Amino acid sequence: MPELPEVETSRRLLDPFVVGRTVVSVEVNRGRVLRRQERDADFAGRLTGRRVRGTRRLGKHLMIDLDDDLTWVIHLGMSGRLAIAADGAEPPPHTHVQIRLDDDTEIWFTDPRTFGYTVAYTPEEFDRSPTSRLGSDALTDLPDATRLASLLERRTAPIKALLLDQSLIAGIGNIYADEALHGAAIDPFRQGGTLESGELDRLVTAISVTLDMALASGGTSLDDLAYLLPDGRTGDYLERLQVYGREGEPCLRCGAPVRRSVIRGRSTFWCSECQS
DNA sequence: ACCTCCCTGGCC
DNA sequence: GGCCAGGGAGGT
Repeated sequence: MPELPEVETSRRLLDPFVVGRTVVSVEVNRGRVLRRQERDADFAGRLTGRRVRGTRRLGKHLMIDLDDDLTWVIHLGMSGRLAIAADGAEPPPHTHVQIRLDDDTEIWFTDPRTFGYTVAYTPEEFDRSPTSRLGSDALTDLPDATRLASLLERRTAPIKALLLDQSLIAGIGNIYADEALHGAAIDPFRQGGTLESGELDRLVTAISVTLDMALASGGTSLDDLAYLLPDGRTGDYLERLQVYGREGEPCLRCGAPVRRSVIRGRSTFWCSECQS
């Protein structure tokens, strides 16, 4: 599932293909992916003829800045993928949007489970969009231990659930939340507001190290290969995962079997021996 | 601050 | 043939 490292990897690969280029055509095969678009706003019309000024990312939201202060946002959801079309190739199943640029590059947005979406915002629309309500970016603006302490103050929810709250810190998803908590040796069920300063230090460091390493690996392509880089390569962080998806296997730090629990409806993999 | 729901491929 | 995963918006 595309989390921050996967979205950032996709952004970096796409950036040189799109910056400075002008959109010449937009084909939408499935309207559901435009459900965030306000009524009467013409997604294809807003993109067509507009030049790409640059790309940005906040949390898991990819933002493409267009002429006339329009912001084209792409969220990959659970199973979304961006791809640069190879010459003459047919798009894979569930390709919902096809964008052609003025040098004939074609970008595909593919998403079997359709939790992802794309939308073109005016500045006013952007200001009331979900993208504008995100917390600080986990990669480029990760809170230090002091700031994290104030974010978690008096919070009674499990720390795992709070790490997934995109309005606190943006970009951490289910895989990297588990990996960071394991790296910091913190029990995922601990109430957020009870973390002590040494634990907060370890957590901030673990989030940072986990995301940096995942990014350096090009993200995590799970066995289902739902996530691939835009050029078709796999992200290789799977082989470095410490706990995610390893229920019953030995903890790589202490040897105890990795456990699976459910927190807020999400699978949580952790070691009850060394995360306590 | 919590629960429900959206959607589909893959697995039992 | 039925169930499950899972990000996050929206409702209560």
